[in-house]
Amino acid sequence: MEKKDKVSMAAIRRLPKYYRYLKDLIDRDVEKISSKELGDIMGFTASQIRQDLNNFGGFGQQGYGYNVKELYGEVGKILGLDKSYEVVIIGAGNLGQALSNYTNFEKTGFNCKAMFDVNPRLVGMTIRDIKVYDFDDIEGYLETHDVDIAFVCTNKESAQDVASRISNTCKISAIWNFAPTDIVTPEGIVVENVHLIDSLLTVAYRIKD
Amino acid sequence: MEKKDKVSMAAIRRLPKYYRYLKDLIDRDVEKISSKELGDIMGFTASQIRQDLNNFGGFGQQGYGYNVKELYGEVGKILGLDKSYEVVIIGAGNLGQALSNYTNFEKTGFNCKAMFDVNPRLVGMTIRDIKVYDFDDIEGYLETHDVDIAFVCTNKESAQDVASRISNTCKISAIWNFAPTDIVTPEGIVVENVHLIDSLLTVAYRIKD
DNA sequence: AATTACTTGATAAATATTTGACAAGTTTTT
DNA sequence: AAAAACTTGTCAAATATTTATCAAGTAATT
Repeated sequence: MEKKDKVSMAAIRRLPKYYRYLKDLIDRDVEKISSKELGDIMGFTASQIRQDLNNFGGFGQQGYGYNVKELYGEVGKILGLDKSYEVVIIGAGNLGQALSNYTNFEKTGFNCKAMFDVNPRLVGMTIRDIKVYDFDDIEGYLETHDVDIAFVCTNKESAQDVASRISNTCKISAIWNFAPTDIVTPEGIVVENVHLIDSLLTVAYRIKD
Repeated sequence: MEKKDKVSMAAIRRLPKYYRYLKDLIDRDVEKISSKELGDIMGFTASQIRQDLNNFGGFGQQGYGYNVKELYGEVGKILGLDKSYEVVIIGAGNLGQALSNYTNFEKTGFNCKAMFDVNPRLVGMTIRDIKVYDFDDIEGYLETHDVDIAFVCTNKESAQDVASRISNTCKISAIWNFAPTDIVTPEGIVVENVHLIDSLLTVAYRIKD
């Protein structure tokens, strides 16, 4: 799957949306769909749908369209969902707990096995079957467990330190960061900074008629 | 501020990032900054910085650069942060509670005054000074309180129903939706669908070296 | 079996976005 | 006071992204 170089980031960011809508179609027992129909549902042009999908292969058939189940599987594979991912959550506050409970993630193959926090009142607790460990034990944990992704749910001040510490073990592939700062990681470790406030601020902007 | 029509969505979505970085500069007592310096910090080209800001006005000065405090204020005004917003949260589960506690939102002028849920075990509780009301009382509440934005933190199944009900009162300006489905609202009501899973799936994609 | 209606994948055209270049103005240095 | 060093805002060029078009293939209809 080394087409990545050519595929635009814009197209890649649309893939999860395809995945969601295709799942809905499966749940509604829709067997096949044309780019026109899918575009109408998703708010894209038929042309864009075809262009996007053809970045990764010719999944459709002339005169027929796309087989929903098959396309769903293909998009899943493209996204890397043909394997599952081991996850730890750093920061067991409200957001960390919320993410740990999000069944959607687990259904998609992201399994949270442990949480970490510096707060002694949280350490030792078990939240929905997930243990909260002392953050100081993080290196040991990462050495003995295969963890793919760390969800960072700390405050702004700790986030980069946390990221640096877990990056140093190099047992981790990616950091999904919710702290309101842009984390940087060494080359080779994927980082996705989620800024909820940014999203909210665009709402404020758009409210002004 | 009727330039909106011309300004690209891409540029608008960058505004909150400017706002964050400018705040950091203020906190570090940086008085002025050039587009070159700001670009280096933010990972943009100097040209883009100037182009972005000039969508809204000429805030800089030749030979000097931009005054950080002034620019921060201007970007804030552009985003609509010269006023504050009243918020209610629909769905008092983990995510709803997490959002209600997010001090960052409050500092930026988004004040949560009430939460709503259908779960009788949650209704009547007070979480961090915020009362949880029965969702059936939502219309009455909206009639008697000026609410600008509803954070929807329900499950996928209820989200559109919730959105429709609160859209009907028409007392609300926007919906910020965290349920894993794309909510649609009547013309005039802003909706921002946040799909955390989409963000996570792009991480999975990028992990595959 | 032939015709008509669909629909893809590919290519070209049209848009949109980003980057580069530079005149003009400001600040600092000599 | 003049020269040198910066830096903006604007416009043009270069890229990137999206949309339209169409030949070619498939399915349904007559």
